[in-house]
Amino acid sequence: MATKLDKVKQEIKSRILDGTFQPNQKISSESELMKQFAVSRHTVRAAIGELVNKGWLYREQGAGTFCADRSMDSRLMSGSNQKNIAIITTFISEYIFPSIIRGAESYLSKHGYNVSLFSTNNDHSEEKRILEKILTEQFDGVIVEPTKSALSNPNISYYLNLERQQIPYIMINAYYDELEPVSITMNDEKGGYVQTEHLIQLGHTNIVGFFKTDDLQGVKRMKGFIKAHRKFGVPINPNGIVTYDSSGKAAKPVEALARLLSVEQSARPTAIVGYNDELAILMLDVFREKSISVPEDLSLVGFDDSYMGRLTEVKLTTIQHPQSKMGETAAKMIVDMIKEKNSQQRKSPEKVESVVFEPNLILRSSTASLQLKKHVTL
Amino acid sequence: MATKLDKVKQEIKSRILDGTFQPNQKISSESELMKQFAVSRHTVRAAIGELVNKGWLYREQGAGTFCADRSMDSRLMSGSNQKNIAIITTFISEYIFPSIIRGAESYLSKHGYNVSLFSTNNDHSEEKRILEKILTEQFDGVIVEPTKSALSNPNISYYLNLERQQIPYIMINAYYDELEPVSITMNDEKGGYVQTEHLIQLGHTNIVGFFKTDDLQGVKRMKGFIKAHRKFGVPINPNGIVTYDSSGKAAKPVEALARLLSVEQSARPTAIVGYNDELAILMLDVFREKSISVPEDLSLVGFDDSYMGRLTEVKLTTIQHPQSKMGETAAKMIVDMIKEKNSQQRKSPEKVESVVFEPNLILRSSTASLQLKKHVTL
DNA sequence: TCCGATTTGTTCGTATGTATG
DNA sequence: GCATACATACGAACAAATCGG
Repeated sequence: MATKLDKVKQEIKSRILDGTFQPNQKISSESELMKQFAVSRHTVRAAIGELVNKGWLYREQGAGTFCADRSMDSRLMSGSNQKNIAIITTFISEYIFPSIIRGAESYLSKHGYNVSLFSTNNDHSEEKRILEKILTEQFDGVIVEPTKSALSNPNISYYLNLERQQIPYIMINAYYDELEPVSITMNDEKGGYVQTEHLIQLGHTNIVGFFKTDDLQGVKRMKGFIKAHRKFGVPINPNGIVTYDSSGKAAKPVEALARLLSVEQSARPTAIVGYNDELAILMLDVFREKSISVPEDLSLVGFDDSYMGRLTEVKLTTIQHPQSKMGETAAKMIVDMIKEKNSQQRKSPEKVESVVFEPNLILRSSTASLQLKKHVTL
Repeated sequence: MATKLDKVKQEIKSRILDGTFQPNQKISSESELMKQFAVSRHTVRAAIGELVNKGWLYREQGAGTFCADRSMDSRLMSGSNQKNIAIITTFISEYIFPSIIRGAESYLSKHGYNVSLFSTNNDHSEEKRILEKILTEQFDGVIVEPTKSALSNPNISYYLNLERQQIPYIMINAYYDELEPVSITMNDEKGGYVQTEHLIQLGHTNIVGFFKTDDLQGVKRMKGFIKAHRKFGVPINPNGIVTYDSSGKAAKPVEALARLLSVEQSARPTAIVGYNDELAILMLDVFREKSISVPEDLSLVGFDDSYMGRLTEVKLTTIQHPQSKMGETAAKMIVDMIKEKNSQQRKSPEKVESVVFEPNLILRSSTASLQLKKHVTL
């Protein structure tokens, strides 16, 4: 015999199927259904509960019970309820990446997601391999740090395919300009500006900037470097900007630096803007070799506030990078985007929007005013 | 907030996952569960109901509620040719862990595996949560660094359940002794011996060892510390061994050190064996504050060869840790174990066996002979 | 085969908390 | 602030199936 519960369930389902309850429309309240079917609230709730579980209805406390829109989510349902997020970064175990990843991992695992890690080693073909893998398997969202973001990217079509398959993704640190994706970045131009401004305000006029220009960060920081010079009316040296890319990461800037330092004392730069702390530390090694004191002989500003810059003998003045905060923000946003996608138009109050972190200068001991410097060397 | 219903549900699920409720075995009756959890029958029934819906249990009227056998269906139905490996470590973004993880990630992704990361933050309840997740979802293998490996572990049953479900796992850095698992470790006892031997050979006799004793590494390194003293006939100071655990990681050893240094010059230790580089660096800070020079006034040996010990002003003498090599080895082994399982008896030529890395002393500038010390202070 | 204890199945009632409009 | 609606939880009663004796 059919139980009351079954009857109530069946009847509600009928009303959904025959259109009495339209998608996203509020259905009768529990107390009304109690009257209509002459059953207890418990029975009504149990019936509704099962239909909610099966995806026919959804409830909102204080508002009511609503008919779900089952028009398209059938394929979404069919898949496993495993929640997987992929994180793609250029590197995973170096520099500031562990912190970024930790921030994301911590938030995601707290919210029931699995985190899968991939690193491109800053190589487009690796990026391609990983994107293919992600498209093949089932991921609910992707957090990606673009590989060589300043260069034209051969894998754009894979990202477009993510969109086509309705897999949300967000980019961190930089983004591929063509895609205009949701992103979480530093204000790198401002950062480069702040680095340079700090040195100019300390009296430096012969400043050399080193920038890695195969990613967007470097290009933007360079732009800020130039802007600060313009703003303060300080002319930029010929040879005042050194650019390099990932392949020449170690060698080229060091060589360029050696060249710059080999000229007569008066023509030497008195300050250096580094693309990031990693580069700045590389330079500290060169200075140590050449017995150049920082900051007495030369000021140096890094970028990213890496732990590395705090452990060296000369603590680096640098620009703060949110690191784990960035990871956490990215995690929060991708979860929001997944939720939003799954609730689809039911109510989409706030669209997830890109976040830009503003740079803060962290003053440590690698910079000093030019006056002080002259004082010391007298 | 966790509702009672959630708690009951979670606990029943735990009992399934840790093997308390075996497949097709009758679980406790509703009335029993009511007593155990001190909740109403309603709540128990609701909890069981949901687990039935999700396929964890099935009910038979008059007979009881039974644990479902999920061994076959989930794996076969989705056909998943996805290859997933879980890596569980205490931390993921700190110290030597990024390097270990990179080694594993690099190998696994090259061999077509997805890598999911989990960190326990050295907390048993987190470890439990993660193991339940891994048992619930489909992983082909697990690389795990045990949490508080020297303490009796409340989650042993989950590891046994991994074995029951034929999911290979290996332990790195340490292992739970009861399980006798395949593991990849340092020879920590030897390591502690080598640390101490080095100092004794430099002429030190008043050596203090600091060891974190809630994990196996610490206990074994301490054993090596003692053994070296015996071997060379050097008596161990009273107060010559300081133990601490993760909760008192920052405070306790620093306080103990301060006490040790507050006595008269002649009674002070001349050398310190540190549990790891992290601790050693903490101590360097103390020495800096107290204007104690390393190694002139005091020698210090670390362990693990962390990058941190290379960036400080005094480069640490330390014991090499394979780091990324360990990760790679772990990855290789788990892949082998999965292959072996899948080929099952077809030919099982070599069983995968535990690996122990032998310690090497890395000589840097934080240790010096006692003679030299006297020389300098004269 | 029947009995009685046990166990799950169905249903109703009630109370209190919390979110919404 | 108030009514409405859903969320959580406890208690009670009776029905139906199972199982050992």
